[in-house]
Amino acid sequence: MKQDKAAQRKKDILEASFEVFADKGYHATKISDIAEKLNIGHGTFYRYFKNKLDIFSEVVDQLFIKIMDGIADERPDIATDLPTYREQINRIGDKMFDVFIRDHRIAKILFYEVLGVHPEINEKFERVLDFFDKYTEQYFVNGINKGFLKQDIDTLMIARAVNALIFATARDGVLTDDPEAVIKRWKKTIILLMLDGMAKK
Amino acid sequence: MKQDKAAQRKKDILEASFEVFADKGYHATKISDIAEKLNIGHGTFYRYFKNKLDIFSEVVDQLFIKIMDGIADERPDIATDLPTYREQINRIGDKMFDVFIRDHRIAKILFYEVLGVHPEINEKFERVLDFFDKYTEQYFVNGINKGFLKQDIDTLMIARAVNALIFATARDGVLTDDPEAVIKRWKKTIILLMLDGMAKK
Amino acid sequence: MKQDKAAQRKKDILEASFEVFADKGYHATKISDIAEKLNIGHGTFYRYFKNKLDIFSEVVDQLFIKIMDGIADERPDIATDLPTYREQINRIGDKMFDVFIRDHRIAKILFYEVLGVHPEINEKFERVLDFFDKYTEQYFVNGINKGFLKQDIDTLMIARAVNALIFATARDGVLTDDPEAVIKRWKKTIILLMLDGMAKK
Amino acid sequence: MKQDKAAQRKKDILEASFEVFADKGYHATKISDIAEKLNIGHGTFYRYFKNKLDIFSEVVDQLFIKIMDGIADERPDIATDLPTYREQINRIGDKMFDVFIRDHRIAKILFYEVLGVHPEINEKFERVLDFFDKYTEQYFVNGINKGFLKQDIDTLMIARAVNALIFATARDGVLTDDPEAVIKRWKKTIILLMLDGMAKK
DNA sequence: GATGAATGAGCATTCATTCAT
DNA sequence: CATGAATGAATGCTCATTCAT
Repeated sequence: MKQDKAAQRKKDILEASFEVFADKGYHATKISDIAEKLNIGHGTFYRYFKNKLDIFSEVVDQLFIKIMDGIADERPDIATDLPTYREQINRIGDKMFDVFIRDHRIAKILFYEVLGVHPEINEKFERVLDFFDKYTEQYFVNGINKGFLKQDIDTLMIARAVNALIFATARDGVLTDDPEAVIKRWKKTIILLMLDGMAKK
Repeated sequence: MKQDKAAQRKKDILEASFEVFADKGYHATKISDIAEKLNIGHGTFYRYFKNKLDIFSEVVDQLFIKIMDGIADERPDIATDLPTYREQINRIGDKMFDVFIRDHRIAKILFYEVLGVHPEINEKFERVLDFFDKYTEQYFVNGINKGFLKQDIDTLMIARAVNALIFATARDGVLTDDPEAVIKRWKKTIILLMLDGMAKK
Repeated sequence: MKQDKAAQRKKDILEASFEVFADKGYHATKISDIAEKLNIGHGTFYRYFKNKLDIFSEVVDQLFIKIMDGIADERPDIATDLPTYREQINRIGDKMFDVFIRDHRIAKILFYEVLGVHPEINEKFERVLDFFDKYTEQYFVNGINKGFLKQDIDTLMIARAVNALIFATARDGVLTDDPEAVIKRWKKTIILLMLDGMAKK
Repeated sequence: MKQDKAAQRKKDILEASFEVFADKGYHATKISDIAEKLNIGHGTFYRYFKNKLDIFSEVVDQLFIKIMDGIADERPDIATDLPTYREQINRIGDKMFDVFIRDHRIAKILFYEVLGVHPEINEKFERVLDFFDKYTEQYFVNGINKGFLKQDIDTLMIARAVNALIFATARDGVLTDDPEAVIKRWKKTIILLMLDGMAKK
């Protein structure tokens, strides 16, 4: 019970911090801003987090978890031919972009605040990118195995490229007034590049 | 003459700031760090720049200029068929990545420091991206006009996508020990995606 | 019974505080350090002591009591001639230094922490010194009465001087690796000064 | 010129700190207290001293210098017989006690504040005591050489003992309303102990 | 123009103490 | 009685900016 309450409060602080960091950015955020948002003493903050960097680090962790949750139930190896593959790509796109569109704060922090705060956070960011790269790569490995993708492609690089495009999409979707439309164009473009290329046959 | 000297000093401060911002990041950079690097009084700084944000803004401007200079002599409309187009893409890639690789500070500031400092800088960043998008788009428009690219492609989106890939490449090239090799893989990947796609014919 | 338990807990807190104050000093000691040492809640502390200064004050009291206990069974008026007096001085020295050597924390607090914390504590320190002075004085009064010390000595000043030497000895004995040896030298020196002086006859 | 002014200001801050530390003690002294005393911004303080401990350390240095200055022109080897030796001891006593009596702050800091602030300061204190011990020892070495002190005395221990008595005197002189009288009694006592002892011949 | 001494707003963090449970 | 979560006063320190020289 006690523990639940403490866990809840930690969660609350995390959530409030998420909000404030997204709104003001790391450096402009004061611990007292976070405390005020919750109507708690700012000393209370320090019962749950070691310091400002500590909570930012946890906020970033949460952020990564939220993104991953968005694609968690998709398996890289289920597509068996090009048409089902196309569908799966579409589906993943929808899920992922949904995460960013539904909560703009995620993209705000991810693209505008995470880098440059502290080397440790930068490293964490790189590690997550690596993880994404490897995850995405599985889809291409599967495509090769199933025989509907070219045999000689550089799967890791392709994965990185595709992830770069996905993040660019998310970034863009957040900035616009009509994210649905923007994302639709991006998805079409990404799939075009991935599967067919622009060259006239 | 007098004016030249003042202009030179402003340039010196700009260059030193570029160095320090790349090294320490915006928030960790002190005006006195910049002044010390030049062996001038830090009060002098304020005779040439309004404040810290002002100079960072100018540093970012310089940074964009340097990048654009790297591709300045390439014209979007000279390729006449797919083979010369391929060559041109390769050439642009070499030039641009060369900018980032030769001066790591550019990528350091661009990818790690620019965003999150101030809304005004963020906007500037967006504007430059837009400019790049439009510039890159010309190559695809040309490809369509010359008939070696598909007619119905969304040129602006493709441009954005390709730029996203270029920046990802630059980012990656800066982090690695063997940028040449990394860039080679990226270039191959980008061209594969752009022209041919991964789908087996 | 209940009362015994409470008294015991108070004693425990006192003992733990003694330990921590000696180890870290007054200002560096946190109430929570003391509580942790006893595995009790730090709120509990306040059921037994008014505040931090209060317990330090009591610790200092304990400290004085411990010192006095060390010499408690020695009576100032038993020596009847110079040889037995010499023996008594030796005995007192042994007893007192034993207190400091056996428990370094006593000297640590007494010489390094007591002064400068609070005027009230300083005063207490002075009062105890006064008490010691008067106690020591009795030995000289006795020596005069018994006729083996000079008649015209300033007994109180001599007492203060001797106490100063005793404390210097204790201080020194705690800092050294071989307290036995150090104390032996001090004792010889003190007795030389007290009884014979350095002047060649 | 510039340098003189800066040196002067540093001196001023040092002097003001000396005052405040003596008055309030180390922990109760705020940097802003010092700054206010001089009507300067508290940021200015940090142009001249690294931090609070830094200035306290320098204050303590000054304090030691002041004490040593008080006895600087006395040479340990000039006494040639017991009467001139007696005179010299008297003279040194007068000089040293004068230092403490004229400026109570010296004794206040030395006896009430120096210890327990920081291990580094404690060590400095010990080093100075050692220096004093060795200095004082020279007087006894001289006395032996000249033949008016006993040959077999433990000069270092005697020196320590005498210094302990000197400090006790200083301590006492500061606390009293009539320091002249107190010091007179102490001096008489110290000389009695040093030269003749209390034992009736 | 150049300088750098002076300034003080601004903020993270600590910890003794309280009090609801 | 015991607890420990909550509190916020209190303070050291930094650094962008100003301005007298």
